[in-house]
Amino acid sequence: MPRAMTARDRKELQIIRATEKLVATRGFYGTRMDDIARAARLPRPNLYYYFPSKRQIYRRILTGLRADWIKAFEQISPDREPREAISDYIRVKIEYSRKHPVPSKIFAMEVIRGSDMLTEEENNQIKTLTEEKCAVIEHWMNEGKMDRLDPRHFFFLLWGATQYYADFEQQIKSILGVKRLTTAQFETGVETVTQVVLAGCGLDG
Amino acid sequence: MPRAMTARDRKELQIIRATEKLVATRGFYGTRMDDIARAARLPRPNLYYYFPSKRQIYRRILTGLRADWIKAFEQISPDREPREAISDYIRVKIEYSRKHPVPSKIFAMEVIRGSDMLTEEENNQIKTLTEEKCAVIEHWMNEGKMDRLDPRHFFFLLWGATQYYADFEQQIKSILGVKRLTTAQFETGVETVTQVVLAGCGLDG
DNA sequence: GTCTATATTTTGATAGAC
DNA sequence: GTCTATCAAAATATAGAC
Repeated sequence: MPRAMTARDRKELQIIRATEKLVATRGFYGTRMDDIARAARLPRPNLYYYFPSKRQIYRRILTGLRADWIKAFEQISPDREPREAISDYIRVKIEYSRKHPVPSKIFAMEVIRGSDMLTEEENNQIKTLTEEKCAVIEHWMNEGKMDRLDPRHFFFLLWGATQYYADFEQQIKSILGVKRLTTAQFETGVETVTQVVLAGCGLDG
Repeated sequence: MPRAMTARDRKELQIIRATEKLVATRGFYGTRMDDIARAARLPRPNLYYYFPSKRQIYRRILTGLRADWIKAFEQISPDREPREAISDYIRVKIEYSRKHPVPSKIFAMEVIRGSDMLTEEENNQIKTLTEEKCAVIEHWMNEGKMDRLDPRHFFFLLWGATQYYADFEQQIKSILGVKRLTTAQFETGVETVTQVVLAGCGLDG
């Protein structure tokens, strides 16, 4: 039950937002406390009143992300039809890429670098949850509802294809020749990924 | 025509290799010249004899990568059958992820951050080449050889799915519960992606 | 070509007045 | 809660002897 936002909460959020944008483009080590202070319109020492260190600001960003990643996974539920569940999962994931490209990029860089800022426990939770969802995919395959394939690698494909729209946004914009991605372009992304994936595991028609 | 490797070339390569590994895990700003010197087993000031700055070392790494990315694209050739061409492209891309995870990660982080270390020209070349290959896909679709879909977004899906094996290697290892990915695991990746993509655009059977 | 010593700048963090 | 002044450590890069 979240209580009302105190003044402190607002200031912390202000710092978090400023840090996110900087870290997404310059990386953790490339972001200076001075840059954060300027972006958050606060004097540098003030940051230390709200956070004990730069690392702690960064940690707060990372923990926020996992919640959304886990939330999207709810779509893969055993009581649903695979066609609808997987379509919705693709849509939710690309939708998240559209709405929250910045945290997505930070999380991606963190994984690429080797997740040394995430605890063993946090990494394990992702593993456990994935195993649970792999069992759902296997359940659907056993019922003959979809083609047989390796569920873990199937998820790697889904994650790679959907997160691409946030993480490699720059590449997409460059190739589509635009400064900003429109809703229509995200929609084409959703449609293309959905079409290929559904037909790809025998869920079309 | 590359001439024989001089002593200087060898030293420069030694520095490049050391820098690659460090940058892949700590990022450009997180890598210190001192770290590079130690990893390359050279005194720090010696680095400056071979390279004018840290940035220049990094630039050299980036330019090397593009060559391989472009090379893989040769698979998508209009005189081939789409089934073979796309299968081979997937295989070559994942194979590259297996053999060169380090440069792949560096390139990925660079794109995520917004490619500010790559020149306008370098980014444009990728765009032009992609347009050329999109025309090949369209050619196959017009001949009724494969299902209709947006070729650009189709490539985004392929890139996301194949590069995942290099860039998000850590995530894959964590979920598969292994310290190192085996050849067999990469093979399962190739098979899963190939199966889904081929069936996904009407190229199976 | 190599490396010791060091200049210069920047950075994360703190002390302590208001 | 806020912010001026500042410390101590670390970093890039260079000078110049060998």
